[in-house]
Amino acid sequence: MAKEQRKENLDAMQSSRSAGNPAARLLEAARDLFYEQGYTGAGINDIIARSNTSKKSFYRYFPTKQKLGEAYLKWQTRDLIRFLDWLESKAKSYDHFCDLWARSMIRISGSADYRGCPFSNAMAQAPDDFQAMVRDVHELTVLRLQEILKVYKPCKDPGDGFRRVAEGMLIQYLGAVHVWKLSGNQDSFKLMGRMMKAIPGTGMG
Amino acid sequence: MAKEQRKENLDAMQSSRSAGNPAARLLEAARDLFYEQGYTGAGINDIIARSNTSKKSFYRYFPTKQKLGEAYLKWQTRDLIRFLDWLESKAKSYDHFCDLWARSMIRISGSADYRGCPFSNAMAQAPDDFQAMVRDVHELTVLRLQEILKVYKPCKDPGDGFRRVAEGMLIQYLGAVHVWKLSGNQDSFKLMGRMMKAIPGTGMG
DNA sequence: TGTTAAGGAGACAGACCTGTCTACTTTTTT
DNA sequence: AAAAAAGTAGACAGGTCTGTCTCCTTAACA
Repeated sequence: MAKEQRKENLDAMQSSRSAGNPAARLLEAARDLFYEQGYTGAGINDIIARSNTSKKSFYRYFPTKQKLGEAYLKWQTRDLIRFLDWLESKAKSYDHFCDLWARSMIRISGSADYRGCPFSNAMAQAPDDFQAMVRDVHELTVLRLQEILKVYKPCKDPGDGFRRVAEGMLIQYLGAVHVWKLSGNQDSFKLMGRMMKAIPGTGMG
Repeated sequence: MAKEQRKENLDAMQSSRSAGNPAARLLEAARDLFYEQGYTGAGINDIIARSNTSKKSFYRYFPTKQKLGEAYLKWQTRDLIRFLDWLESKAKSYDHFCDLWARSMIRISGSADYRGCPFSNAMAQAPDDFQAMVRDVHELTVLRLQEILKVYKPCKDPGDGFRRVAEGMLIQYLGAVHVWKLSGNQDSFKLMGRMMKAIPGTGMG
């Protein structure tokens, strides 16, 4: 089988997540271990052991550990986009959107295996090359939030296409996750929701 | 010289920062390198090389790398307290306090060697044992901010001794630093200052 | 059914890191 | 001045990690 063919199969696995094949198992194990222990904390031997594969398979599908890390970030990005889509589909207003986000964070952070924002963690623990990817995800999220904000008429456009509001929301979100990590208390997310509603330019400021 | 005597000398060096002796030089090099490259990124060989000392001296004053890391965090904590004291001494009102904080962050983040909040970085990169120390610093900061907030009469006490406001301010701060890291743009600090003033319970909410 | 590719298990090299230990030089103290 | 402590320089052991390579088994396919 040619290399290109193998690559196509890998892409198919990634999107369908059918599991069973080594590449999908590796990616699944990597997602869990990278998120639990960080990029540097999870060794490829750990990932191989958890996925019940072998070094041979690992280096067949991923030329380096870093490539696996990039695949992990892409996976997380897909999850993030799904989450934003879901938020948009449910929210009836800007305030409702903030409440929904806060409540979601309370639910998510209640899970035993929640470790905070995977992109924040990657920024802190992963090699410099990842920072560009995380930057892209951040910009993508700002733009997506701006699109969503346009829908909510109660929120007057402050003139810059809601960019400042979107960035404010992400400041709130990232800070709240950080304080949650520090305090172990979900009140930071409740506070996040209330402060989001009060961002200057959303009808109150 | 007895071990206790040596220990006392080390403490004196740390507080006076007289430099010239190996312990002080080591701590200074560690502060720079830990902050620049993170706890795991900076090896003891790097620290020894930069401080022009030797392994012998290193392990005479610091039984392990971790102990040096703890000394580094203590140093940073002293700096943080000094910063809060300075803010309190200058601020004339809550709004002024927020403005001053935002302007300070813009100034600080303009420095070429600024790498973000040293405690956030330690949380992410350092061993678990450090997390308890960072948690303590966070709680200390919340309490200190509450004390400061009591001074500013324009800000009405919402009943919890301003704890919620203080936590909100730290959410803003940590989030703004994070977004600054992502965007490289100091606007996040300007936004931080404006959002801080709008925290519910500070006169607007 | 026989050939060929994929996969599993793991040894191994090379790099890096912490912490110990030796050899020699400088400073301090008596 | 002599002895003792402190300091520098660096080899070394023991551990970790990534990535390569070999040996063998299993599955796919002609």
